[in-house]
Amino acid sequence: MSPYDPSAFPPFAVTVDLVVLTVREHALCALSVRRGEPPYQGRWALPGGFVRADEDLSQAAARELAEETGLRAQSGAHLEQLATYGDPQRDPRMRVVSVAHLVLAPDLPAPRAGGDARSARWAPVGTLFAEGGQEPAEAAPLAFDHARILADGVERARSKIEYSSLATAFCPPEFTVGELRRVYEAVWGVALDPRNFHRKVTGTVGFLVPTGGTTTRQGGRPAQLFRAGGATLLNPPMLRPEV
Amino acid sequence: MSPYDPSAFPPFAVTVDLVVLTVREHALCALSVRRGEPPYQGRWALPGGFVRADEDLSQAAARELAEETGLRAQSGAHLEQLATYGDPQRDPRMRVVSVAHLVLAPDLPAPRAGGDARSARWAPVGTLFAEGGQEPAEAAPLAFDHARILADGVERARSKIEYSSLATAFCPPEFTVGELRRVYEAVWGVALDPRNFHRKVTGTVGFLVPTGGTTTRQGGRPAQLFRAGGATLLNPPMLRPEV
DNA sequence: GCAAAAGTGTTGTCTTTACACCCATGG
DNA sequence: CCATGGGTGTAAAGACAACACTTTTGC
Repeated sequence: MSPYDPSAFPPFAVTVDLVVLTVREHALCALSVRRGEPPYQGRWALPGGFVRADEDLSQAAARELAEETGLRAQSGAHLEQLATYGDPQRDPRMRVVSVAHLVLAPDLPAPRAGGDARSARWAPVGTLFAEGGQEPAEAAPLAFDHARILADGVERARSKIEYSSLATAFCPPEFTVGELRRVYEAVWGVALDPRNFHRKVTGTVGFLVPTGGTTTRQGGRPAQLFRAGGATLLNPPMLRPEV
Repeated sequence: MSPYDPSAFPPFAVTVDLVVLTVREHALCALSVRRGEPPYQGRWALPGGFVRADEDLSQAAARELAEETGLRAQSGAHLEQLATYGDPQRDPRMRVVSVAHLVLAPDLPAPRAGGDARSARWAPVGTLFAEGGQEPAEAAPLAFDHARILADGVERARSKIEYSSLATAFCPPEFTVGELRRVYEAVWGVALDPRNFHRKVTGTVGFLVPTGGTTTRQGGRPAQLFRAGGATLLNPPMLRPEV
């Protein structure tokens, strides 16, 4: 490391940005907030904010998550660091390095941003990547480099549910095998065989723990309820069908 | 995002740290440099340095890599972002956020640090985690939180060679199947069956391309030479034996 | 010839897939 | 009764592990 000479190195602002994903109505959705001030005023962006002087990065991410959604890292949601973005031109105001975090959460009541529900929404990830749109700013590209960050977060989620039990983070505390399967189908954008899926997830030790209860909230024959087991790594992994 | 108010947020120093891994003499080794000034003066640390005003993070990592080792990101080496470390107490001088990068490189001539070979060395990763040692500072823990960063980098390398073709980044431009197998054995710390390994890597399309040449540099029957193929993801993945 | 490393063949076992079939509920 | 989703059985195809065996070099 070079000698310490603060004057030789300009200060950076450090922020956290959040890719908050959930599954609603059989679609993978991301949380976006409307920007209230320039630059990119009125455009949609990922939630985020500055890291405070006494905070670790993960603390800052958890704080921003609570502020923007009311979601606590408890309640089954999963928070992990995603990647860091530091292009010198990524923010026109000054040099900002953003440490992006990924949150996987169960479907929530309507999000709020500072209490203002109109300035926060869940949007299917496909629409957030779409270029043009009817209403101005509704389908405009995300602010800053947030489309890239979102794409990286979605890709991380897609690959991580293959070999870890994180898909359960998208589910409520108790869920059925069918509900878990619909999570995989929404995140991967594929159809899975319900019979083989059932055998596989119930046969992987530590993935699912039966609670004893059943539900018919999906219709049809009553389904067993499960909660997430202790295992974090799936062996063998869930296999994403060929493209 | 909160309103822009620089005075409310203290400046951060942003650095890049490098986990540079290679395989030498059948062991996974990491590059470490001796610190010339406090804090942790005389202790071993990961190479790294401050990000400059006009640099992207990956540019800063490539520059530091070239300065510390003479290695260019060409020449088959692989560079990727690893993770970012921002504990408020990680550097006693000031608030430093470090964006760690992972480099996988073929075995090199002796590294240099500013031309001084005594202050840079390859060390088997096991010895860098060892707590005590004969010579003071030789086996002392790494400076700052670098032991943690190194552990994360090693774990990333171990898992990534399972499902990607990155193990070839540890090899010279032309290599034999046996040499590639010894990379896997060193990184994973296991013994692999040479017969099954050969069948598997040569049967995975896009992983290896025969160059037509052969070599006997490992002794025994001449072995075909290969170079890395275009595939980056291995399907099916290489399987790490059970522990 | 002998040691060493490269490479091929074979066999039993496990995993995955595709799909036939039955089960239990709501309406 | 029927539609809907839940769940089990089974057989063909494929992947993997273990290991016998042959090939081609250096010494």
